[in-house]
Amino acid sequence: MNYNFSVADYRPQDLDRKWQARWAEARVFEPTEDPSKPKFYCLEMFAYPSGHAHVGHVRNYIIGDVIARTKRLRGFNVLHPFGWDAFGLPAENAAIKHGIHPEVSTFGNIAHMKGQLQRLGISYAWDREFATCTPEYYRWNQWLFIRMFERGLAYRKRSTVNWCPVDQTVLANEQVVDGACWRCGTTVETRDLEQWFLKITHYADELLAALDTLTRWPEKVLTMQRNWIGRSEGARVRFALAEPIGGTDGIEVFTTRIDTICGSTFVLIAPEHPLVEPIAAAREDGAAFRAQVNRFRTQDRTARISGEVEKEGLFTGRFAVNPFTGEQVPIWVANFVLGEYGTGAVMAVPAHDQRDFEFARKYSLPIRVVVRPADGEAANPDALEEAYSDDGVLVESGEWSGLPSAEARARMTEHAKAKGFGEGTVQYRLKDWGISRQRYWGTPIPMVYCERDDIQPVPDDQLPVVLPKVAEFTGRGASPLAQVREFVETTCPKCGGPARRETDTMDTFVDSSWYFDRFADPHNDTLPFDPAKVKYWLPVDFYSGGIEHAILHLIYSRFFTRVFRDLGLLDHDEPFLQLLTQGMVLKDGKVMSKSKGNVVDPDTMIQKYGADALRLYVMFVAPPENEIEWTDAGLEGSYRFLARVWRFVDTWCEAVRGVPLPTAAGGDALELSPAERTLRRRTHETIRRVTADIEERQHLNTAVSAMMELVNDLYAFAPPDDRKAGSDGDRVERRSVLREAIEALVLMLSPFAPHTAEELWERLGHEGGLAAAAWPTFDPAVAKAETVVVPVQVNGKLRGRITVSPEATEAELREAALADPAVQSHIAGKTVRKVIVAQGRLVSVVVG
RNA sequence: GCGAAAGUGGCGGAACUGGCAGACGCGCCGGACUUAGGAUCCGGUGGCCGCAAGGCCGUGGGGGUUCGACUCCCCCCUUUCGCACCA
Repeated sequence: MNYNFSVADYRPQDLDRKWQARWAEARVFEPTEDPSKPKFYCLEMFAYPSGHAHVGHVRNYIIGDVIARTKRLRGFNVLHPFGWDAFGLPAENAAIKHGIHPEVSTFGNIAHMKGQLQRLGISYAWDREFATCTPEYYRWNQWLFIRMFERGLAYRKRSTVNWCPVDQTVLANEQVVDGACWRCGTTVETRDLEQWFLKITHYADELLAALDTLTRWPEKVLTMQRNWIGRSEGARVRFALAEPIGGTDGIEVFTTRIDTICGSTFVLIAPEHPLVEPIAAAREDGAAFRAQVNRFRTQDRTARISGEVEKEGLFTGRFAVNPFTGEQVPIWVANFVLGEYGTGAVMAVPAHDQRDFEFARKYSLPIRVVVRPADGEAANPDALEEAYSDDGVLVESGEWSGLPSAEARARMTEHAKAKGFGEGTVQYRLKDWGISRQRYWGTPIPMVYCERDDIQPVPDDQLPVVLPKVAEFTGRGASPLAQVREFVETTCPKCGGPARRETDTMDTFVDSSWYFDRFADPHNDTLPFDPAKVKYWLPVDFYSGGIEHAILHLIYSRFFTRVFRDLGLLDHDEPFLQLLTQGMVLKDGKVMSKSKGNVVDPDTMIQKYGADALRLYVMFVAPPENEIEWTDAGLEGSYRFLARVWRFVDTWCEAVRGVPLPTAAGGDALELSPAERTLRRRTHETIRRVTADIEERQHLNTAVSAMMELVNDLYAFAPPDDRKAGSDGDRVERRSVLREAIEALVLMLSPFAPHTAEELWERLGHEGGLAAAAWPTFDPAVAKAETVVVPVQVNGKLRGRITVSPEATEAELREAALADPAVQSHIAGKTVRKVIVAQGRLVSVVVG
């Protein structure tokens, strides 16, 4: 593309280089704690160093940078750091495939991506940069893990876990999406393994309740977290066994509908239920029974993905006693009962639960109606087409009959408690977080197994447990660390005898659950962070990142914040005050990805148009939350706008340099022409709009629009061609209002287009760069219009406009409106029934 | 099925607590400047009727509240996202 300008060339690439070098040299983005200034912590989710950042990734960093740069000019002490979420599977998989050690590829990728961000001019405090894969960082994962272990918040148990056969590792529940691995999409299998868990459920109630305090989070994310935690109030009820099974004499069930218990005609247990094995053992056909139950266990995860699984069950031959009716009810194993939720057993009430209803119909089990609609008759069980699962009034329930459901629940729960066979309880869907991973490229779990002393944590003074170099990555067999003899073989910290190290590593989400605290004090080698520094900087004021972290990262971080709080290291509850989830950048209607070949590389765009045009385009095209479709034409439009600003300011900067501002002392002595007053008004209106759009709503697109409008006004006010042709621009009033407008524009543009703005600011005669500048001040008195145009409606249709003073009274507006010729022609010969005046906004005349 | 968000020109999107629908930009059309320009500057650009002035229609569909509805209420349709046998 060949651009040539009449006045001066806009060469953004030169500006990028010049100003990036100056910023780095002057270290202008490196804050220190300063109690005299309000602080602002602006953070974008740190990056996994995958190799190359495309414009989709980069969009988020630009959003954060606009906020950070604005806040600096607004007088805040801004912390805007960046780092690398550097452990993880892709690097290890690359090692298996290409033989490059994860450490080598990771640091190579970091170097490249850091360069990309620097070329975009993102104002990061690079002094605070760190990568989570360094012992200086991950030793604090280990330290924290041991603190949690000491408090019972980290524990080991054998459990059925999600296993990804491709990644060869365990996945947390949060990492299973539609029954498949969140990373590679492979269908997840189950395995029974000894695993380390973090007790996030300890904070379930608090994590749920505190969502109400997160008023600056998107509703969507709050809803997702609420559903994920999944609190339900109900009761545990014990059904005695008709005859004991292997020393057990009862089954506990969880129900939210104890009011329907008299209609419970059978009990269902999960295939994983502990009673399954003793029942099988006592059966003559035990092997066949086990085989069938096993089929249930393996079937569900895979089959559920596609939709409904046929409900299936197997009668155990055993019976339990319904504690409310005293009746014996059969016990079945059912494929749809979840072992890991509640007690793994449910009381089935076919008349009032759709699943139980289908099951009862299939196996011809009795159906008993015990709730009728509040205003209707009890249904005939034989005629039922589906379960009636709403609340109603109890029937056929002995002494409870006639009670409304809600009251029945309370009183029947009390009864169960009084009789000792049940109690009210709260159940969560949230489960403890399994963090063991059978992989290499992660934080070693700092535990030692001793034959004599069982499980022992590594003493603090022996931390970090350093990840040993592994020479070969085969991708086969057990954890790679298990092959490293000198790592595995150790001594017991308690007895000194031979012991074995834990060879699993931690889920990488541990790394990202507290990195934002570490940024407050990134080089601390005696604690994860200095509590005083965290107290100054935290919580994060503005946090932005992808919606894909709505549950995983954002719930783990809220959990870890509470753990640190309870360790006395910090004193806030919530890590992120405001959350913005930015939309993705699409190309050709699809998410950018290397495999689809539709990646837009920021460096290519920067080479062509400069960093500022790219930044401005991505901010202007849509609000940050929206998805956007990448178009080169849109980028060119932003380039044109910057060139237009450049041309204008470059033309007039000499004429306005050093001219007293209209706001300066004595400035009110200036006698402004109407056009000059209008420009001032437009300038201040723009300041108001841009400031509010950025700070209050983060509508960065309309902030840019407002500036474009001001530039259009400026071209009309002082066409650059005038100056070229020798026109004066000499009148001091004219130059004064021009200077005010230009400087405000350059300052407001600087968060979006910092390189261009810095250069123009310098050409306007300012020293010390934008770091020494302040955001322009909005003056409501100046912004006030001298006259306003008020629309007039007749019977709801726009019929005329009147020009009046903004202070015009209701009576004046009414009079002017009725006198307007255009309005007159529509009300002539009719009776004016009503005139509504919205002061300064509109007059509405009703005739009939 | 449950939950959340959203439907506005050819396109991306504006419209604060109900008050001039379509700001701003892209694209397109025209003009100026030019040897020329895909550069730049200026103007036009929702649909229909009209030479024009002007009129009528118009924010997914249908109803309602109101002097006035993109905005509020009810019903429906569509799209996107999340959860999905949680007892």
